[in-house]
Amino acid sequence: MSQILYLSPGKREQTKAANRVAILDAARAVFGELGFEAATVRDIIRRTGLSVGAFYNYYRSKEEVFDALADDGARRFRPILQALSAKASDFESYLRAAVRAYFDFLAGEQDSWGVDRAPGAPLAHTRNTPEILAVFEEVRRVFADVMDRGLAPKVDLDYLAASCIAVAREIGDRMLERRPLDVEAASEFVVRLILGGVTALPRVEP
Amino acid sequence: MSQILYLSPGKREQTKAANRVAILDAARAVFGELGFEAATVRDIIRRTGLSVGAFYNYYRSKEEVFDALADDGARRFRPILQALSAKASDFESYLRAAVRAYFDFLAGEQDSWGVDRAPGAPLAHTRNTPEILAVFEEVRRVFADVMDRGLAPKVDLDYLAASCIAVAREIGDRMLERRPLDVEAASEFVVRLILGGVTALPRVEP
Amino acid sequence: MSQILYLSPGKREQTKAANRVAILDAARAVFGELGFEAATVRDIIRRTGLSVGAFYNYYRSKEEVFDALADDGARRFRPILQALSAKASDFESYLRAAVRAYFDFLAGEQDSWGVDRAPGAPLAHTRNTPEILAVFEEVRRVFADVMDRGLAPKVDLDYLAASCIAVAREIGDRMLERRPLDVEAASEFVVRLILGGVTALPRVEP
Amino acid sequence: MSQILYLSPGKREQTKAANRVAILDAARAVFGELGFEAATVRDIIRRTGLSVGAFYNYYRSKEEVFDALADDGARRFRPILQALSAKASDFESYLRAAVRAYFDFLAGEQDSWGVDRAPGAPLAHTRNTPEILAVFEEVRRVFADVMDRGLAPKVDLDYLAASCIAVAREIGDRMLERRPLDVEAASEFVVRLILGGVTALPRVEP
DNA sequence: AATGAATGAGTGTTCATTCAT
DNA sequence: CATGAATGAACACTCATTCAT
Repeated sequence: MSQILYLSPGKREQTKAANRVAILDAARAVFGELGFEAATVRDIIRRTGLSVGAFYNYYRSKEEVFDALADDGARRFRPILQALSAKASDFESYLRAAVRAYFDFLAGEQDSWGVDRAPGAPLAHTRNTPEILAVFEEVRRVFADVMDRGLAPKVDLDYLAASCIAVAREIGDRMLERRPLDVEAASEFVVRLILGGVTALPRVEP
Repeated sequence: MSQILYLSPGKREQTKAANRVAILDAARAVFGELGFEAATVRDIIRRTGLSVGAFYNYYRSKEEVFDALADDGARRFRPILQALSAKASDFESYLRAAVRAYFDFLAGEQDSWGVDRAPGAPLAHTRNTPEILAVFEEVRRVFADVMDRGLAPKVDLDYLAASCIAVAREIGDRMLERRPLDVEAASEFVVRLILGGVTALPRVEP
Repeated sequence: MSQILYLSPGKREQTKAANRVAILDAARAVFGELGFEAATVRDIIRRTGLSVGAFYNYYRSKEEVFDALADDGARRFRPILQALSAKASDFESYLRAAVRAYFDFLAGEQDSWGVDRAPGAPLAHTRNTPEILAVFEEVRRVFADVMDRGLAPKVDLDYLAASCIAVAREIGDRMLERRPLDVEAASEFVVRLILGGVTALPRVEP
Repeated sequence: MSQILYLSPGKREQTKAANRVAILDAARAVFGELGFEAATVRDIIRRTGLSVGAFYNYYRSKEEVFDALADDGARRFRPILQALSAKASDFESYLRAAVRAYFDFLAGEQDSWGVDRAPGAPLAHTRNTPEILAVFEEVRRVFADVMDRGLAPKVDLDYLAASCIAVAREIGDRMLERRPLDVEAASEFVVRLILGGVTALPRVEP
């Protein structure tokens, strides 16, 4: 006489969650390959086997998935970075840990969604998955904090942070394209480049 | 009743060439502001005073102007870079000259077409002018050549080239956003960072 | 864990009837504010707290509720009108009673569901509640009957009925927009206009 | 050497004008049959043989054709009405002339675009072509003016104007549906009804 | 019965490209 | 060659309706 509502932990909730993730994954791939403008909602849902309508059951617009992607990335990477920042005693160890964490994150991502961006694609009129953007934002923040705490020489903070991020991003991308995948070598490269560079940089007023 | 478009038989060729250039300039500006996808052919021709039809007399498609832009950029920058490469006796002087040339190029471009890309644009759905892409391609090539000629230590060439380009690109962008524009400071930053970094990099087998 | 929706076996039928009415009431409001096309099934059920699915348990389509609304209106108004018609001894008294009844009905409806149709709506894309339409149909029928029974001069019956209905409808609408609401004045206006007009109308062969 | 522009009075301009009108006519018919909401841009262009794109070459939106229709109607009817109003010496002659003009206008319109609204159509969820609305607006204005000049008794102006318009509209519609078309009879009916009615109406303070 | 996610045809609108003039 | 109207595939998004739970 009760329980006519099928509110049970049920398959319903499960498929809902699964679909949400499926759309997010598909969007990640499509935005990564095509960029925001060129990607179409149909491109995204085609990969999920769902219908156009279903897309709009989960996200209110193309823009919203894009943003959700950024949130997702930030949410997953932020804790890792913050833990690192908390226990860092000097610049080198922080940098090494952070780069390593980022590259591991990247390698992990790659496994979870097959990057099949056609190699000869028209020069990727964009890169910058929102997810990656969010991660960078996070890195920049923590990085600024480390400098503030005096764990690194006083150089042009903005330029340095931007450079680190640019290098990590670029080398990260290339690392993913090399076989076998060598996270260790890639992060060592980045860390040494930055560390060596920082010592040579012009100092600025504190 | 007269409607003289072609002032004299001789001017005909001139007009043609001028239109080609006009379209290219307009396209540069529009792609820069809006990105490839969001830019429309009408946006481009509106700035030239020509008609849609005329556009297709000069270029077969929107994609073709985009590519032409890349070619144009490369064509203009390549000689400069090659001259540099030819007279470079060591890595440092080459790097300094190249970075400086690139930054000057950037500063020059900025003047020639008003950068009014809305600063708070929704997460850079734009980016990557074909011209800039071409310049990078060029830098990479010359850079590899310099390494080949033994003017720089044997490190991971690909990673290093990619890193230099990434840093130059990133710092270049930020340089353009700072007031006053300080090309000297920006290039000094990049050069020292790279140079210092290179000495710290792990050597590899030739 | 209990989730009691049907408090007792007996209430079941009551709930069903109540839902039917709830949907009808919501539909009346929504169609009134938005018009048939612009109104969505979701707009309707949102006001009832029911689910989309429930809607289709009670009515087979959006169109069906619309029609049901008309039936409902007619069903409620018909007895009133017929009683009037039965005891009418002359045209004037019938007309006065009918108009008055209609305006009272209108005034009553207005109270029962808040008329918040935006006053400056873009040229009344709305209009014609099915209910009102049905009422008119009813009036026309009785009206023809009255004429048949010789209680009014032989004029162009169709034109006259149509005119009366048009005037009543129009003045009824305007009456509702005036403050204070003056049902008496409005019906007096209509009755006198029609009565005065009828005497001046050209007679036709029976 | 000149005149390469094909600017001649040319077929170009002609077809453009013709298309504009064709779209307007099609829109008139479609909006009349379906109402604004239910009518689709595709319904409209289907009747013209043009393409969807062409529609948007002539009007910026569905809403814009709708408005254009109103403008068109007003533009054509206003002069007629104003001339009438200028030479009217008393209420009766003005009313007769105006009603007659409106009915003639209606009859003329009917010829120019075949009214094939399916007889059993779902109760025309709207009526009110924008064109008709505009004409009414005009009538109302002139009407108020006539009253102001003391050519008619001081009765409830708003109610009276609204009633006249409602009757004219309703009888106009029905007139169009009768065979043979009898404009004379229809306008006589309206004029006498109103005139007779006015004398019976309650007077108001001036 | 009740629920609400899934479906997909359909909507208004844009835009690269073609083509008659 | 220039012109700009015509074309129609495509897009983001909506919504009536169905159906598994």
